[in-house]
Amino acid sequence: MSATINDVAKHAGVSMKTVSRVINNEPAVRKATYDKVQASVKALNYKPNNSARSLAGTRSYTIGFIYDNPNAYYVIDMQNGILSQCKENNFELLIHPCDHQSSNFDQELINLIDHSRIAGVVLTPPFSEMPSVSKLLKKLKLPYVQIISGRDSGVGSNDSSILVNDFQAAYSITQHLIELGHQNIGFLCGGEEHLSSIERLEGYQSALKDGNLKLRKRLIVPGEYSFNSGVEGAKKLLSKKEKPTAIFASNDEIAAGALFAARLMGIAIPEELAIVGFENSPFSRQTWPKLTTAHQPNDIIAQQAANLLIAKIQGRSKEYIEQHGLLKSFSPELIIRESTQSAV
Amino acid sequence: MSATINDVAKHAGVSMKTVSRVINNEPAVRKATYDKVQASVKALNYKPNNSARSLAGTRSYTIGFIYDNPNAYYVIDMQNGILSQCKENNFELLIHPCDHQSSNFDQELINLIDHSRIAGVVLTPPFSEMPSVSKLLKKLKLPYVQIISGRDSGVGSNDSSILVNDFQAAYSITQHLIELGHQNIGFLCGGEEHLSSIERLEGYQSALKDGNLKLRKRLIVPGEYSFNSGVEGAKKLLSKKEKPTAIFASNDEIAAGALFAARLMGIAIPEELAIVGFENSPFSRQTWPKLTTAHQPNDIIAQQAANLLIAKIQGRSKEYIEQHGLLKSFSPELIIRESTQSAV
DNA sequence: CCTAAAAATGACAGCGCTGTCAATTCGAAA
DNA sequence: TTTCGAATTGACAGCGCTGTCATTTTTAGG
Repeated sequence: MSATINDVAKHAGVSMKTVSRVINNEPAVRKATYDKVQASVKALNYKPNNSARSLAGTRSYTIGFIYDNPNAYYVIDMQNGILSQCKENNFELLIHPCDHQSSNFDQELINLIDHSRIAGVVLTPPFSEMPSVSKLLKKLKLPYVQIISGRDSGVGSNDSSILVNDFQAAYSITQHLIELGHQNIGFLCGGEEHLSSIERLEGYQSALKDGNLKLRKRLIVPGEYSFNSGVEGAKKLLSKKEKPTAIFASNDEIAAGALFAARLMGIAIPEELAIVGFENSPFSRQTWPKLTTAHQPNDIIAQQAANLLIAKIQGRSKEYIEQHGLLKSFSPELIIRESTQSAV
Repeated sequence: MSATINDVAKHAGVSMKTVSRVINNEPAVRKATYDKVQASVKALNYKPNNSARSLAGTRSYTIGFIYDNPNAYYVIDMQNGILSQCKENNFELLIHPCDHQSSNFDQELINLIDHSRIAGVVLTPPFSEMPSVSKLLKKLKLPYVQIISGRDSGVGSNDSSILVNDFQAAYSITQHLIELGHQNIGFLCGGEEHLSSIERLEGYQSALKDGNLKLRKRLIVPGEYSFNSGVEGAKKLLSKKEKPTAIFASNDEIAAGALFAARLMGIAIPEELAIVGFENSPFSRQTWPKLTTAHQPNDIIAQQAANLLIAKIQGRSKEYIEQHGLLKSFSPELIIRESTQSAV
């Protein structure tokens, strides 16, 4: 059986409470004492018992991750990122997949918090884009961090948000296409209900404008984040008299669909048509040719979210933000592959 | 704040201990008392505090899910399945992704069990296929359930295993191809280190034999569970003088790769070549045409695994198995889509 | 109706930790 | 050196539950 706080106390020759202070990083512990205790902790391979901490203390040491996302790769990346920081900080993770359209979602959330004694939650889209959710959490006074699409100084830029700069990344992608000489760039939209989709479209438009290219409405095709939407959208674009020479798909699945449609129509990629995706999901590597895309560092984003949340729980979010400058957003990074440049 | 066991006891007019007996399904509680307590539990929306239970009792109410699988969809399905049964039984789930090739995996597992006071674990491949892991768990006397590829009476058919009958499903798929009139069926293997891949190959071979078709070694191409492997393997098969008229890919990713290779070579699917996959992962629906495949009911499998594990933890696995006849295996079900039959 | 054994219920300690508050030690000014 | 407030440390209760064991109630048999 593993060591308890009493074992450590005995080993270090101090009281239980002092050990408690050390492992919780409370002030008012002399450096010498601190070191002595840390040594004993290490010597005994001590790890605090989460159950006991939650039971005794006012706050628990478990954070919740609430999600409803069909993209399994995204979810796994987020989980792993959060988990790594939980381990670092002796927190535990409670995963909570749920249905964002459920009518009694509020009650579900309340029950979760109440029964699981969760110390805080990480929210991803669509929950992070639902004002009702953050309102509820504020009312319940539960610390939370939301991952949300936005620009540095945009809406949602506060101490609860981790911003992902879809705008900027979409701008870069579009710029990449422009630099390759494309003047006629089609855009396949994701669902309008996703902030990310809107931001990506705006990035595209902004880059065109800055590149002095005409913004053609007919090159923008509404759709959703799916393979089939990509197939249909690309067909629409490619059957026009004035075909685009490049297609910017709002995510990799759409791009994979577009790629497929192009193949079917006998259009050579990338020679006759360049295609880019977004996300750098496994889909982008399982097409042929592989897709140029924007890499969203989900694991890093998740780690940041977890760290910020834990800091908030421990009441040191201000210091944390000052130290880490969290308010700047993440910009997915351009990854150039064969779908825009022929391998030479 | 939510109700405690004392609140329920007061409400029901019994002692705390009696409530404890009821929520733990212990014997020696009169029916009338039981009902009374249950009514109070419901009335107060009571849910036992997991921390307190773990702390007070000899066993915790948390089960671990240990995995190392690149297929995010598989992992998510498993998680959700396990989670649903955990909720049902007031257990919690601790997810533990880790590296099966890590040299100190044993120590990691020991630490996990020791520090997290886990009550039992669910293992998936590759851990379920590693004898060292089950040996360690047995030594530690930790209840576990492993999900593993196997046939009804095969190796591993015991009260710790949930069998997935890859053999049977592969047999059915092959039979489907034979019924369509194919006589020359190529097979693209997954990695040899996966039991599932071996079983699928044997199912294919067995079906050919029973269908009185010749078993041609050259139609079997070694490979691994990846898109690129599918592309390469299919190219190899399709460049032979005597091309197969159908390809059985060991999983959907390989099949997607094969599909792509066929397209590139100008081979019409399904008219000139039928392709089948395995798993019914999202990949099988994001190709064009969509893939015929075998649906592995991972969520159900996971639920069964969780139920069996919980039964084992509670010392009622024998009764549970008798009642549910768990020793029979799961057979993935054939799903026929456009890659083997042209939509009429 | 009584008795003894079985069945049902309850009292209470204690799991490992944190919060509260009291006790001790320290350091700087007098 | 002495003194006093500040810094540091410790004693102890109690979080919500389960395990143990004692007590009460029920049941069956005479």
